[in-house]
Amino acid sequence: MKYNSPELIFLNGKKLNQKFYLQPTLKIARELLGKIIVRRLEDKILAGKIVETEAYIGEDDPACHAYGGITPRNKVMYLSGGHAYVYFTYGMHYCFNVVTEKEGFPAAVLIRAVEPIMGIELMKKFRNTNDINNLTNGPAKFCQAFQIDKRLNGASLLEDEIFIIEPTNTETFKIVRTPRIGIKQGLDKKWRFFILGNPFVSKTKPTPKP
DNA sequence: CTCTGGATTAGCT
DNA sequence: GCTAATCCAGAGC
Repeated sequence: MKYNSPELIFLNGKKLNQKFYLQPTLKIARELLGKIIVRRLEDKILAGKIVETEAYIGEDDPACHAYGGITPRNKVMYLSGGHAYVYFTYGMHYCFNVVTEKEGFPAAVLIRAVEPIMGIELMKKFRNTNDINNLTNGPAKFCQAFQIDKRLNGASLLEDEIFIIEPTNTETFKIVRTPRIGIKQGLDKKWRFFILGNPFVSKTKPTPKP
């Protein structure tokens, strides 16, 4: 797809604005479900519907990277809502977050899974698989499929490299709320949201009981 | 400076 | 169920 293709102009016109990203983080985590995240590459467009998110809120949230205060790594979380926070973990994976709330308050929404919509063949190439059900059903898989790495850390979602748009058709779905995945602290907070029944939600083991 | 372990995944048992 | 893969932030010295 070319930069000025009708599809891209259409997509850009529906971009979420900063007002959306300045709302309370839990509201954004819930409302991002069903929205379309768009990644612009050299001459291609990748797009997917967000189906699973998690909220990480403030210096008092023990699972949040900003727990205990600002550092070189987490400083992007302190920017105003509408930036991208991308971090590297486990020696081989990236995870993508949407920074939320006003400048100075560290909070973000982790995109845990999306449903592929556009550029699926390219995603298969980046993920080195032909299994559509295994392309973007996890935070690091999504980053690999969408060519997201630390170069996008701090990028503005109001610009064109990566951004989120309103879906064209309004579908209804049921939202489920559970504790977050893969953390050892903060399990008391039910800050993970996903679309019930969507096949692209990440596969997770049952939540262990305390 | 060194050391530890993580908002994960794939592949094997 | 288990663990290797493998980078870097953060903590401790």
